[in-house]
Amino acid sequence: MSETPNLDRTDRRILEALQRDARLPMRELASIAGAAPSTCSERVRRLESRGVITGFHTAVDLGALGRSVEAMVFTQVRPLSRDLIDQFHSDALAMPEVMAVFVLAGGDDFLLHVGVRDVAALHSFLVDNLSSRREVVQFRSSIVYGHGRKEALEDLTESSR
Amino acid sequence: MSETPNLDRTDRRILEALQRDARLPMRELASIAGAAPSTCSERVRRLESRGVITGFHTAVDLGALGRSVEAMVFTQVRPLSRDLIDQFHSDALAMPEVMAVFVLAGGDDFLLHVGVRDVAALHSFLVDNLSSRREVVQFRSSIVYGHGRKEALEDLTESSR
DNA sequence: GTTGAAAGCTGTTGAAT
DNA sequence: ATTCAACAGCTTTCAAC
Repeated sequence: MSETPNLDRTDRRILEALQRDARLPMRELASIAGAAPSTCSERVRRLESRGVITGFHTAVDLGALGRSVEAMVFTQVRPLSRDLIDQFHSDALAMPEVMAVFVLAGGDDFLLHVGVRDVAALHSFLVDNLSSRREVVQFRSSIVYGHGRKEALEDLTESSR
Repeated sequence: MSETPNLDRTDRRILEALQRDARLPMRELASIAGAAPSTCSERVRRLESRGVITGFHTAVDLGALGRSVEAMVFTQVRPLSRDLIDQFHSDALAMPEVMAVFVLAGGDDFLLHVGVRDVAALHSFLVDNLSSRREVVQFRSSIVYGHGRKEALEDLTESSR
């Protein structure tokens, strides 16, 4: 969204802290960022309006949501037109089992991150929702045994070093 | 974490709303969930202590963090021992470019979700951080052209239907 | 752009149901 | 376990630098 965000040290500290805890009180955030609470409040609001901060989300345990089995489904669709890609993208994301969709270049066309109740539900999903679609030429699924997500992404911009 | 979370309608409404906006005021959350603000407050706290809510996070635009290029890197490591898997998992997650790590079954062993400045940086990462490692037998990378994440994951438990 | 103090609002606490 | 009302604490506003 933003081309030259030009984040300064304060912004980067705010973003790092807020990625770890979106509900961090302004007072604490201020002491971490090294600024006054009112300044932080203003900074956060500007980061939102600039499109740097895109949202505040709550992470939920997948097991608690009846999604103990996770899998990555690599999918090829044909013909590879813009319309078909967009259509499949939104269709896939609308499926209850699909948690995220990635459009890839080379090899497979899509990567679907799915979360389901058990292996039987995964099989049902593959057979009923993917095999049945005419545009789906091929797919292959891998069970996810574990995953790790970085708590806070650092700014890799040169100027920030 | 929790085996029988047994989420009721109120819990599910709270989780859905909070996944979309972790900073939703208790008053609004209460009206959405159909309960008193104090009840919501208690519910949220219990969901946290039960391990259903695992965190509150802020989403940041990848371009703003100097990560305009995203890629999925499928990696095979050998020998496939528990120790080596755990080691590579934590090593990979410690790399600045790596945003998430998935341990897969079948085909490839790992899937690395990376975010870098440009294609040159991706190449550097592959050559310097992966090729150079002795345990890495093979890898293949796909540029991510786009992605979509579900705003709120619904509960797929039978009893919740 | 930043700060400090006042104002307004929000979240939580406790007694009662 | 939930609710209402009062409190305490916070965030935000605004004038000043």
